[in-house]
Amino acid sequence: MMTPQVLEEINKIFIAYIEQKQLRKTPERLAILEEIYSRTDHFDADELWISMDNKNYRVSKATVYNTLELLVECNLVVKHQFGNGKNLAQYEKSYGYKQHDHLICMKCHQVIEFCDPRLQTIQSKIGDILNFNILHHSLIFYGDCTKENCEKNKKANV
Amino acid sequence: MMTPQVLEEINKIFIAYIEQKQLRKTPERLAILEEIYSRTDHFDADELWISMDNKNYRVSKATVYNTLELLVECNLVVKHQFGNGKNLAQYEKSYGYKQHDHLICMKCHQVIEFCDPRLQTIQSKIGDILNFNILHHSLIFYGDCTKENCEKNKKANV
DNA sequence: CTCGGTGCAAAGCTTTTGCATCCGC
DNA sequence: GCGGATGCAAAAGCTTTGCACCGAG
Repeated sequence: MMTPQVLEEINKIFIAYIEQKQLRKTPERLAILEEIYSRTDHFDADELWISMDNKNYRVSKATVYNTLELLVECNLVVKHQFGNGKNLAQYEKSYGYKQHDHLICMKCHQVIEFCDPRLQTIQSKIGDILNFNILHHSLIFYGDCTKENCEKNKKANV
Repeated sequence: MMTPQVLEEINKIFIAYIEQKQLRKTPERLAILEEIYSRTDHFDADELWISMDNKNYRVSKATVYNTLELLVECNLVVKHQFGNGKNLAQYEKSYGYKQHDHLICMKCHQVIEFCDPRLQTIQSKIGDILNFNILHHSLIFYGDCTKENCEKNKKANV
């Protein structure tokens, strides 16, 4: 997934966005983008900050939040509000992924992705009926995964 | 909606839940439930607390949060994490309502409810395929309402 | 009478803000 | 060099927690 080509692509997109809004192309912003795309799965602002810190790349949390917001604006990152107990915003890289939604195990907090094209049908139908210009959506299914290691994961994750 | 019959019904459900869990039937808990069901639409913990305070019914916020959690557990209230800017938990009474989802205007923060039965199909299909016991879901469409008074609402709500 | 619940205020946690400094342009 | 961006720490805002007191069972 994280091929050099992808890195080049997302950098191009981000830089184009930065230039369009007449912002500055700072090393911190690019480093945060790269770090995000080197990760897999979901993360929160603090986890991202810690993993950069672990690599001895010091950025302030304010900059992390600031950059995440920019990346959400230009659709390179998606922000989620999973109701995982805490009110913690989770993020996810989005370039190159096909649109997908999430299924969350309420016991072990595992997050699984899925995609059902019929959701698009619902989305456009509802938009038409209610006269809304729907730009994006969030669909989350909550339940119990029936995996035997579910409780084990719980200890590791929470 | 808030007929005496409904009030009696929800009280019965809540009390049954309280007894089943061997908790105490305090006046605060019942008052909070009644206040919630006298409201329409969505609210957050603070708004609920303020409206009770305005009626000179003093409850501590800790009790409000505690009771909301109980009510969510026994399905009399649903908790939402709309990404309305802030990470603020919103609540909604749920007894007697048919299941519905939400459409949020990103400009004026208006919340509209809708229902599409096809979502149930998707839900059970995904549950089967991924071997999850799906208990509930959250679907939110984000967009722009095309209402002329949209910006006006924005000023009033934010 | 017992012990769970309440109230109050303080603490916790995520996110935002203010301000001096820094550096992209 | 100018003005936006960063870093740091303090502040803000929602939610949880600790503890003394109260009251439901």
